[in-house]
Amino acid sequence: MELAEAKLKFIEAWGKLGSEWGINRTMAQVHALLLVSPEALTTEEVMAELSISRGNANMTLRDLMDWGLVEKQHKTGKRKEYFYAEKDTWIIARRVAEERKKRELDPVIKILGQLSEVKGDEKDPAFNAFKSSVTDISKLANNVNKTLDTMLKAEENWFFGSIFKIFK
Amino acid sequence: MELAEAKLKFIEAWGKLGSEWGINRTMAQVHALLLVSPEALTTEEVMAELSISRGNANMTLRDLMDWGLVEKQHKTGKRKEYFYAEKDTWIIARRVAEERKKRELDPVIKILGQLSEVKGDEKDPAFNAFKSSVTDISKLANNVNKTLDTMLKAEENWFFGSIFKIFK
DNA sequence: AATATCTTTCATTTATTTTTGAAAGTTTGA
DNA sequence: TCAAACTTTCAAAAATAAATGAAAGATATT
Repeated sequence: MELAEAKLKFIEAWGKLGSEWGINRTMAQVHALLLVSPEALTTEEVMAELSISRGNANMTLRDLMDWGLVEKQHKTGKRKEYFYAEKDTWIIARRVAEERKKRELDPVIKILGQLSEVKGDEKDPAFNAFKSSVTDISKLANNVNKTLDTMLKAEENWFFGSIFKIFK
Repeated sequence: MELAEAKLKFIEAWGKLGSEWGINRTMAQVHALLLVSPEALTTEEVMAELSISRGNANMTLRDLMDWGLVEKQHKTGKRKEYFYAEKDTWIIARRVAEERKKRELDPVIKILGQLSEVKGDEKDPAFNAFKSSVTDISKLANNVNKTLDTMLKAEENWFFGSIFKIFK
C-alpha cells in the first residue's frame, strides 16, 4: 500500500469511528487529514483534499478549534490562515474527554442529582424501581466523573505508567 | 417533583445522552423506560408510554436485546411477550463496552495495524508524519483494547474496589 | 384447519443532520 | 480610501437517519 492510499483509508476509518461516536464525520475526517499532515494546511487545501465546500471547511475547522484539537497559525508574509492539528495522542484524548465531560456528563450528573431527590411512596414498586435505578446510575456517573477529573489533571507518564500497567 | 414527571425527565435525559453518543434516541428512551419499570412491559405498553409506532417499538426492542440490555420474558397463561431490562449498572456498562469494542474498536485496530505497515521514503516528511500519527494512535487503541479486555473479564467488586479507588 | 392473537418486515414518509455556495463581512496593503 | 484577498454566515438544498403503519408472517387456541 502506498502513502496516498493509506492516507485515504485512515481518513475514512477515522471518519467512520467519529460518526459512530456522535462526531460529525467531516469533522473527524478534517481532523484525520490534519493529523497526518506535517505542515499546517489552508482552508483551500482542506477543501480540495476532502472535496468539501468552503462553508463546511470553515465551520468544521472552527469546531475543531473549539475542541482544542486544531489551532490557527499565521505564516509570516502570507495572508492566508493555516491550520495545524495537535499530534500528541495523550493530549488529543484528554481534550476529547474534557469536552465531552463538560458538554454531556456534567449536565447529566446535575439532572440525575435532581431526580434522585424525588419523594414518593416507599411501598410503590414503581417508585422504588425508579429511585434505585436513578441512584445507581447517579453513582456510576459520579465515579466516571471523578475518574475523568483525575485523569485530566494527570500527566501523560502517570497515566500510561500507572493506569495501563494495572491492566498488565 | 412527582414520579411521573421525574420519569419523563429521566427518559428525556437518557435519550439525549444516547443520541450524543451515537445511539438512536428512541432506543435509549425505551431502555430508560424499561430501566425504571419494576415489571416487564409489553410492546403495547412501550408504544403507549413513548407514543411510538409498533414497528419502531419492535425494532428498538430487538436492538436492545442484541446489545444484551433487555430480555424477553413469557408470563404463564399470557400470549404476549414481555420485555425486561437488566438493572445492574455494572452489567449495563460492561455490555455496552463489550458491544462497542466488538463493533468499533476491533475493526479500527485492524485497519490501524495494516496502515502502520505502510512503507515509504523515510526522508519524506509526509510519510513520517503519517507513520508517526498512525503508530501513536495504534498504540493508544491497543492500550484501550487491553484495558477493556481486562475490565470485561473483571468482577464488579474488583472494578469498583480497585479502579475507582486509584482515583481517590 | 380455521380463526384470533400477536410479532415482524419493509416500502414509504417524516424528521434530523449536514452541506452547499453566494452574499456579507473583515482585513491588509497600495 | 479603495479594492483585492481572504473569512464567515446562513438560508436553502441535499443527504442521511429514523419512524410509520399496513400487510405478511408466526403461533396458539378452539
